[in-house]
Amino acid sequence: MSDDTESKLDFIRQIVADDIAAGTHGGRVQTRFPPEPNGYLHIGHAKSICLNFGIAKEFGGKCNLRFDDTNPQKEDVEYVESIQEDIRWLGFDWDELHFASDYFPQLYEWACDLIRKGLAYVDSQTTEEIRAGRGTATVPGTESPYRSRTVEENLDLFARMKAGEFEDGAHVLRAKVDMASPHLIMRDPLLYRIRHAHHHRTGDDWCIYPMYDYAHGQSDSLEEITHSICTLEFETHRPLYDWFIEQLGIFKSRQYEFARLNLTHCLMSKRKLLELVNAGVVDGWDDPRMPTICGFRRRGYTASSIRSFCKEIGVTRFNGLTDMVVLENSLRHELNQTAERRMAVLNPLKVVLTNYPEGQSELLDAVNNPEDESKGTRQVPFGRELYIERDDFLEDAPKKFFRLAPGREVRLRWGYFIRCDEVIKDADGNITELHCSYDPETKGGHAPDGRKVKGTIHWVSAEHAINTTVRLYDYLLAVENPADIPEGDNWRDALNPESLVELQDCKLEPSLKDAVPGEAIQFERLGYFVVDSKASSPEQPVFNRTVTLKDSWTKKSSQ
RNA sequence: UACCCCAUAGUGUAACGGUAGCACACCAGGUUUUGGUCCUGUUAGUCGAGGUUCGAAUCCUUGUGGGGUAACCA
Repeated sequence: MSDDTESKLDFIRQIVADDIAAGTHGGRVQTRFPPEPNGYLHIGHAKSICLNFGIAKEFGGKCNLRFDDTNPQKEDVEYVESIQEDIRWLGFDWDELHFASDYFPQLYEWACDLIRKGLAYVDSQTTEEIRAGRGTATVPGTESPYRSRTVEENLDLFARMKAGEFEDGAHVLRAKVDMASPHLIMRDPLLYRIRHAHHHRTGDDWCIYPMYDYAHGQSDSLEEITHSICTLEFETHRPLYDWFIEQLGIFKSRQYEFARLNLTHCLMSKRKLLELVNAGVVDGWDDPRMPTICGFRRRGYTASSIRSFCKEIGVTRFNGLTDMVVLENSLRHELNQTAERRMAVLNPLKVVLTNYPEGQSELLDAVNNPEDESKGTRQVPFGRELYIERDDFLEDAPKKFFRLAPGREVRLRWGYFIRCDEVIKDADGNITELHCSYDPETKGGHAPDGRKVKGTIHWVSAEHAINTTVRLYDYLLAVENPADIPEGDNWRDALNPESLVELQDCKLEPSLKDAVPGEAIQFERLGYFVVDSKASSPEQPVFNRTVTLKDSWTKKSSQ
């Protein structure tokens, strides 16, 4: 984050910089992050958060958190709380905390002003009639028969809407703009609807609730937001955003739009994510496969890797698709420097060192992080019986296979060279264990005679191993581009059936008993793992695989 | 077939009328007690057609392609 000033300004930061240079708003910069509390924040929101809070930080401005809570039927305090937690976890804090619902009285007054100016009216058509009257993209709308009600009548009706005299849907308040406008949004947009619903903050104070378009811009204006940054789908709302500000004669906030984040293999619709949660397809909003902030957190992602990812992808108006590997790489890049190394065998194959004394064991020194000498070393127990990865042995190995095979020698990481002498099988021909011999002269992994081995494999002492569960996560979505999923009820067919593979009886080196949730650990040669915050107990940690290490061998061998 | 927006290597992004760069991916080497990391190198791009200009990725026109907008959601 220290090289912010060196990087090129994206188009929004350029606008901010230009405004400061021109003295607009006296050089003041005020942004806001405006989530609706109807779901958990996801990685797409992280992009917006980094943008809004980042701009405030970089330009000496301020950024508010404002909940756009104008739809009581979908919103909940659970979301209000999780959103705040996630923003803080990402490393940001707001200057002021607001709720659009705090502005309901002011918004109501302004609506009355619009009525008095002849710019708003109560429409008593049904939903269907209103929709039909809006026309289509190519056909102009038709004016509502209620459009010419008098100011007095409108004022009276609107007051009675507020007073609760009418059923849901009986009336709405609409702006009087232009039913023939080529901008659909300007064809007398709705300002208020009647909803006899309990609001998570205002309780039963209101039974009329403002629509997004009417609430959002005015909330910006009330907070004197200088740069109101939102995603591209609100672009067509900008004429209306400006219209309200103009007609009301209030502080002129300006709206700027950028392209939302699309990630390969990631569902980014709150509605669909909610469906996954409700259907029990995933283990809650924080399931490690979810693209939510809390999901990534539980998965083992760091806040700083998400921040650097957001910086790397930039901010434009181009609607693209970012490859998930960019996010993965930003995490690998960080964790390579910071994560301590440990050894863990996920698919164990027993190895007996026939020439190692029975009942004996010893401690071997292992480097904690080759990228960071200050992390020091630890001691790993070694004995006659070990586990190695099944993938690290091949009975009929090709020449370029550097690992263990009959008659071949391999290095045990931080240990000895071993040679495979005998393959033991059960009645069905399955390999049950290997009998190997170790070379006592090669302790630590060096041969005094200078002979080389190409391969180094990880291992865990059978006697000392932690026996536990490890969860391997993969993309939740089998298809690469979420936009390719057809709309409809069958979209869940696009899910990856192997997004979670749970392995039992994994063998971990004993020092791993001290691992705590949130601490990233590299299992050597396998990937980065983290203790699951929910499934673990002090006696038995359960690990989540955050991301694999890059692997050029499986790629090469599968060709 | 209305209105608005967008188009630069495979992907994402720079170049503000003056040498088309960067990152990731890919491919090929090197180092290596992680087939990781790191280092070196290679491949690869301005959507098409006109116009303005000494000079266009950049400005204009137009075509093509992609996206958004027609919820009493945000």
